Amino acid sequence: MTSGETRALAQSPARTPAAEEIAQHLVVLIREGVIAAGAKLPTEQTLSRQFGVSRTVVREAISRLKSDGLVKSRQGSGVSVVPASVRRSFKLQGTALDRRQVLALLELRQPLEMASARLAALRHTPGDLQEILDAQQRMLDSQEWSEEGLQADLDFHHAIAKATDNSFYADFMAFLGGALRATIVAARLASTNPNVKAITVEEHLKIIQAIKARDPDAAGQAMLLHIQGASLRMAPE
Amino acid sequence: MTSGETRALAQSPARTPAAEEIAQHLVVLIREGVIAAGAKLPTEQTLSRQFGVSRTVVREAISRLKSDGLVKSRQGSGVSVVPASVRRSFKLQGTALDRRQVLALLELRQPLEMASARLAALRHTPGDLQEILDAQQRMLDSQEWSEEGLQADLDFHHAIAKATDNSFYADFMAFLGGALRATIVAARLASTNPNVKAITVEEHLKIIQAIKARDPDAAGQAMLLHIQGASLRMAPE
DNA sequence: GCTCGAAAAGTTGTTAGACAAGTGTATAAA
DNA sequence: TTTATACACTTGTCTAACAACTTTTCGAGC
Repeated sequence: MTSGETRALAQSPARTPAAEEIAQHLVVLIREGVIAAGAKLPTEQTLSRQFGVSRTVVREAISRLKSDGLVKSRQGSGVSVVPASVRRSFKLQGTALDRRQVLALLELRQPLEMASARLAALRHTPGDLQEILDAQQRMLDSQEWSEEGLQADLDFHHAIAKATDNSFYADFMAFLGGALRATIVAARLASTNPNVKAITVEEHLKIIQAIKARDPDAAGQAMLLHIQGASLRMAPE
Repeated sequence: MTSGETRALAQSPARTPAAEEIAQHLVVLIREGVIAAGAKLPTEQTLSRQFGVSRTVVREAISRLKSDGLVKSRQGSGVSVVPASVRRSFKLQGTALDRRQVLALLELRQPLEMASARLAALRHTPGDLQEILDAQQRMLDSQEWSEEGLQADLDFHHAIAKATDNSFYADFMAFLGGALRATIVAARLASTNPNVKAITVEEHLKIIQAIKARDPDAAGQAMLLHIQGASLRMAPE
């Protein structure tokens, strides 16, 4: 035939449904701290009056927040903001990761992180190295179990991915996003060793040294041990 | 006696709301491929009858999937599954990739495809193997660089990823497959080598044999050669 | 027969009201 | 004071309807 005459992607101005708009509005209120962690949201009826929409729409908006793990509802009680410290990772499949899934994700990360470390060892610039060292330092300065420590851990891996000079590695890390965070949190929670931070820092140090020495084999090996260590700490059995 | 207290950590067995249950069910259907990417979900009315709940509940469940970027709804049209390739990755969807970017993508694929082949060799079931063989056969039957051939090629790698028994590999392959497709389509027009299909088929065959023999090292090596070969063919310079 | 356009059917978006189920609080009885 | 009960409140779910939009169908006109 004479080509499918594909429809223009111009499209309508994407009039956003009310539920989505309200969900985003609520997300802002929560992130800005207007509604504190642990505090209760206004009742659905109040919100519906406040936003000038039906309760159904409000419920759909709240349903999204629940899906993202931002709030938790209890029948008869209300909807409360879940503290950031226990906030389930969002994105990537929408369902919470159980232990087996975390292990599966680590299995995916292993070859990726190894290749990432190898390429970083070969291609890193002084600036890249500095970024890696910064993350390591922030991890050293952080409290055990703290949010800052977790973030520093994530930044460490992200900095290495950026040092590959291949933006897709960094992008893919971002794609994993919250799921990656979940694996680290899970690994720490499941660990019987009280010194997780110290062990992690030490493993990171070996990776840094190998990268600094521009030794791809050593960097890959050090990263392998790091990832495997996380898996083992995760599945003590 | 014994103090009323009974703050009862026992609690109710966390009776999950219907919306959440249905949302998870739908997520499974989508991830398992029962509802293919791009395909439309049954109508809300159908789903409500199918699950035995009201349309309200179904809408709340779908609302969650939308929030996770798993599906997209258009008023009057329906709800469709958004392809994994464009899921939350605005980077890769719109812009056509130049040759250097394609090579960067292949560099990311290499370690993951190798690991994928290794795991597939270790864990594949007869059904998995059949799926891989099917893709290979479809590639054999296809015209040089036809749409069917391209699809069969992508399916081949996807089938191997599925055989890893780790859904993250399958998801990732779908993610990259979509990103590479457009560029391959464009690149094949400029291709001067008339035997690309034959070469590809042969490389695939070696991978199949290694997987069939449950030899992870050979499978990884064969995949490595395949990816490297693709890189060379892609950049004849 | 073919094209074009309008009606019709189908689907999601939104509203309203109602009842069920669970929670928290105030009140009354012991 | 303590305990038990009733009541108000909140989320969970259902039903019915209409609005907004899309796709299909079908007939008029050429």
